[in-house]
Amino acid sequence: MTFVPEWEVAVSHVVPGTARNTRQRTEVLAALEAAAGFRSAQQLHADLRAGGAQVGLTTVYRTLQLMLEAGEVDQMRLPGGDQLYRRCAQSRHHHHLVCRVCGRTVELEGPAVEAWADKQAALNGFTDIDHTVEIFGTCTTCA
Amino acid sequence: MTFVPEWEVAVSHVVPGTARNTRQRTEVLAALEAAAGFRSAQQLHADLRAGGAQVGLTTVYRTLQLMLEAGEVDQMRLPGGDQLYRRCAQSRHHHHLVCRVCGRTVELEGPAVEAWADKQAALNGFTDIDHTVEIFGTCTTCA
DNA sequence: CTCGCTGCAAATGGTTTGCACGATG
DNA sequence: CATCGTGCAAACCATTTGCAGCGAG
Repeated sequence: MTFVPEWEVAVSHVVPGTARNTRQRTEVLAALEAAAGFRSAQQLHADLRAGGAQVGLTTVYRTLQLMLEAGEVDQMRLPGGDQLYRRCAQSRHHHHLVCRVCGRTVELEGPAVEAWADKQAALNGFTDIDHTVEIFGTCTTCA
Repeated sequence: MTFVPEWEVAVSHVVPGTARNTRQRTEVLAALEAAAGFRSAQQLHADLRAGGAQVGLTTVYRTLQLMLEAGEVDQMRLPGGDQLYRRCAQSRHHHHLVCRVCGRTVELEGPAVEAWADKQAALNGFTDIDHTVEIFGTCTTCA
């Protein structure tokens, strides 16, 4: 039985055609796994080139988008607006504590926070609730 | 005693020269006060033009930036990345419940959430903590 | 072989900046 | 009047898209 990454399976659910296992996709995935935290498409592209991998910036963007839709990576935005991606250990809903210098990330769970958010929304009659909770700081090694 | 908006006072602390009371700044401020919730620079510009006000887009951007630095407006980002501004009633730290359709906003306070965030950061040795907590939903009138 | 994937180059679109003119205090 | 503010046009820059060639299945 051939190995097929979860996210490619997921993609195949969306599109009729089958997702293909290309060298580029494998490399992008590897770069993500190697990263200790969130990285931008541009950073990943730089990482890849630095590591000798031959992948176009466009492909990095497209692959990340694909993996995001497949639920295989988490996405977040820096206060500055750049979007970052990360391969997370947990697939269920969680939040992050991110080092603003190196991007190193700690995954967090906060049931109390989720509850608080839902309650506030309900109190005000809002529906289809969604929320974002991100914590930024400087990690010990970067301090 | 002449009326001087808080934010102009604040600006004068930063820059040697005095902030000037121009028609454009007054109009941008008015447009912000008139809004029920968060608006983007482009939206405010459209609002102004629709209301017959003569203000350049560039000026709207610059004024919002200035007011932001002076702490007179709050800023947030839509999941899509657009940045929004709002004149908030509270000047102290707080969060928002925003209607994703019309932008209508409810200001929230959540001491427990702040405490949770700080604690998580401390537990992991992170310093210079900052956090974002935003809740999105659809308000009653937009549902 | 077919159709998706890749990558270059060009387009996008919100935001910022350079510069000369206009207005404030 | 010395400066700051304004607005147009051009610059920016991360991200997206068009298109022709490549390669997986």
